[in-house]
Amino acid sequence: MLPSASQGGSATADEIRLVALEQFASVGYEATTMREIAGNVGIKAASLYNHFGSKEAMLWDLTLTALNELTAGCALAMSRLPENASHGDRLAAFVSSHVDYHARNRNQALVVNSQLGSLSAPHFRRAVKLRASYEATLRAIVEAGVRDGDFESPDIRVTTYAILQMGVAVSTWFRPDGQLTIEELCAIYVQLAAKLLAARSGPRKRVG
Amino acid sequence: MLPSASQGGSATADEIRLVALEQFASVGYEATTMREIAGNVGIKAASLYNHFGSKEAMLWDLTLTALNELTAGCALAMSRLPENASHGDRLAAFVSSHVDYHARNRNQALVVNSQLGSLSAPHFRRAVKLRASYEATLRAIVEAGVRDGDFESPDIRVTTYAILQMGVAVSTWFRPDGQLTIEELCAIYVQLAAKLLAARSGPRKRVG
DNA sequence: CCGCTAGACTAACACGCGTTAGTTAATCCG
DNA sequence: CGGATTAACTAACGCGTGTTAGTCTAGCGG
Repeated sequence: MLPSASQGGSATADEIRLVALEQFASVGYEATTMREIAGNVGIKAASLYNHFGSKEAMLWDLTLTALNELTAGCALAMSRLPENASHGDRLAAFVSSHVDYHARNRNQALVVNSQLGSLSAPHFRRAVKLRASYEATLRAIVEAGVRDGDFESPDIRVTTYAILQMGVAVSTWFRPDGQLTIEELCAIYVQLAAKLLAARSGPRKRVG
Repeated sequence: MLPSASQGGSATADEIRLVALEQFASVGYEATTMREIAGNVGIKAASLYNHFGSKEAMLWDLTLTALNELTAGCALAMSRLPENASHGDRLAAFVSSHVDYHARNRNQALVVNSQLGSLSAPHFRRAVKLRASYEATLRAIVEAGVRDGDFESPDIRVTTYAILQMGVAVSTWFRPDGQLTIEELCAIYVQLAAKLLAARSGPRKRVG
């Protein structure tokens, strides 16, 4: 066995993950101390090293989990679409899963969106790659829709960023005990994305 | 004279501001050290205290400047509108100034949007208030447009956040040597915002 | 029932942090 | 030209950081 593996599956390890995620999301990775995390878990700082090799290993563990869950949710939503789904259907499925994730996993999302810079260089690169491939999924949907005339956009790349980013922002202001349910929220963003990409003539019917 | 005032107007102070802004924006406030800032300016860490009372005072100086410039740009754009400007015109003016600012002042924008939490509690509150009043400007425009039927939106608050946030994101990816000029960028976002708020029937003509 | 392991603990290390004190050289004003 | 001010410097302080070493104890498998 190596002197200190990177992660553990125990209940304590999960508790550490939970606490660390909360701290990293609320005050940032650099401003969080190992002693703080340990204190909120109910153990001493040195004991954290029974579960994670280093502070950075915690961040990497959380980051990877978050990105995996985000992309898995997206993949699931896409896989549920029928074969003959329209471009609008695909867009709606993506946006809905995107917003749903950012409303349900606010801390995860906040960490992925503003703490990546504290990762080691190799981990940072891997994280950026994962996020880029997720973003490419949406871009492909937008491109296909524009190509077929169902969507219209002044600039595909910018519009893709806009849709992604307005969903990401949900993690900064949404509160589960607020006025909107997650379902309502998703529906709103689906409408907004559809309007953003609306073609003057409305979506065509399928030709095939 | 008090032992150490909060800020200075010398050329060195401006150089410090420039360097600190760059560091805070790229690696974050907590991850930036006084010795790093001083090194990039070409002086020693202790000399920074001839110009700023503390590290936090630097962040506050930068934050206040950024928020003031943002709101000033917005106010200028609104003041240039003719008396009888339409809701669409007002929206376009706001969005254009918003995007213009976030493209031209990327580092300022990044600091305001992710380093506020490192301010002292009173400074944090003031910053949040300033940002909220800026955001209220857009919300008022959207509300008025919806009330008069020029705009349509599934949720005014959410749509306001969406427009703000897609502009804010410009500061994270825009590069001045990229494919788009700032003018093109503003035009794109004006179109996107207009589509987001488009009413089914198109904007009414003024009644008065 | 015994030995091994997992996981907690205490103690401490080396280092880097923001900041202060005191000094010195240049520059500005009367 | 001289006194005062500005702004740089060196040196250092106290503290908190991530991390390691070594120890102890509870619980589980053979």
